[in-house]
Amino acid sequence: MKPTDKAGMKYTNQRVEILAFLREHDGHPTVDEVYDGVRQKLTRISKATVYKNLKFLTEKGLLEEVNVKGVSRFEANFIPHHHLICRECGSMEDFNSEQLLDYSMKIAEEIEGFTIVSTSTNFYGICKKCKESKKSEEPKKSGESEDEI
Amino acid sequence: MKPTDKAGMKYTNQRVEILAFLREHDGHPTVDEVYDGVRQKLTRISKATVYKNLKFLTEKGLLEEVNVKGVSRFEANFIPHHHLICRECGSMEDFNSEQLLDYSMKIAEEIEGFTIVSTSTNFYGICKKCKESKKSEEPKKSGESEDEI
DNA sequence: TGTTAAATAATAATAAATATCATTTAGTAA
DNA sequence: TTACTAAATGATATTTATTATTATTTAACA
Repeated sequence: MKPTDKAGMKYTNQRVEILAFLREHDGHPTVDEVYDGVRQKLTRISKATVYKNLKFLTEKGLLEEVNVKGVSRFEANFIPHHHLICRECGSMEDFNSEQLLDYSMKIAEEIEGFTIVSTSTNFYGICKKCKESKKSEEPKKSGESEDEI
Repeated sequence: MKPTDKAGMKYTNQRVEILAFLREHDGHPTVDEVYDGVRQKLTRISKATVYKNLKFLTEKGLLEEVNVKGVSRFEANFIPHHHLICRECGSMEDFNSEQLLDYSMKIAEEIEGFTIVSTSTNFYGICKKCKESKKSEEPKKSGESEDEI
């Protein structure tokens, strides 16, 4: 964080705890999860404070906001990485591939007009947990054909 | 769309127009933009209908919901592609790279547990428009150093 | 063309996020 | 240290976004 940005910015317990919580929990917590987590330490924290700080810290570039299936999630991991996103349950986990980052940035260099500073690839599919719980469900009938509107 | 899914599904004007609007507008419209757009043709359509159909069509797999800077946007483009996302204004445009898709899917094959069906890379940066409007603002002071919390 | 389940419009109800404001606090400088 | 001040907090009100309800309409199909 640059000193100029720091001017007029206070490091309150609330702010520090929220940031610490995010740095200790890389499971992309939602607002409520951050609220519940931080409340363990700061029992009297207001949810409005959590909202305001998540927004503030995101604007300051200390957090990243991601959204899966309509819910906002936050992360403090700024080491460029990718995401494995389950289409079924909406869970999301980090995935690293230096190769893919390099490859993407190489492609980014050729894009005109838009100045790219970072990239992230989302891998969509079905996670282990959902795959296993699907096995126990009724198997689909065969003989279905594709048919667009 | 599979015939089995089609059972008990009606092709109302509202639904058809919403889908048509999304297919004609690849700028990732928000709920309100879809509402305003469709209202040109169906002046009496209710916003609740727009909400319900966007949700319904997304669940049926005919639309994709994406979220930038906290706002939901929808697209009907199912040809795998990537996105250029402006950190400044939150705008988002499509970007195609067959190479990158191939490369990503090759990497996906090596991921254990998670079964990947598609990938999409987000390129974050600053768009042409924002870059130009920044020029007119005061330039930053020099001599800044990095300094973490 | 009659029947019926599904969808709609209008609106009420909920939930999510932001704004307000009196009070407290971190940062700074005397 | 102490005093000052802008920034942040907590509590709550307000706004905005989304979903639920329900009487009515409509698409699908026998």
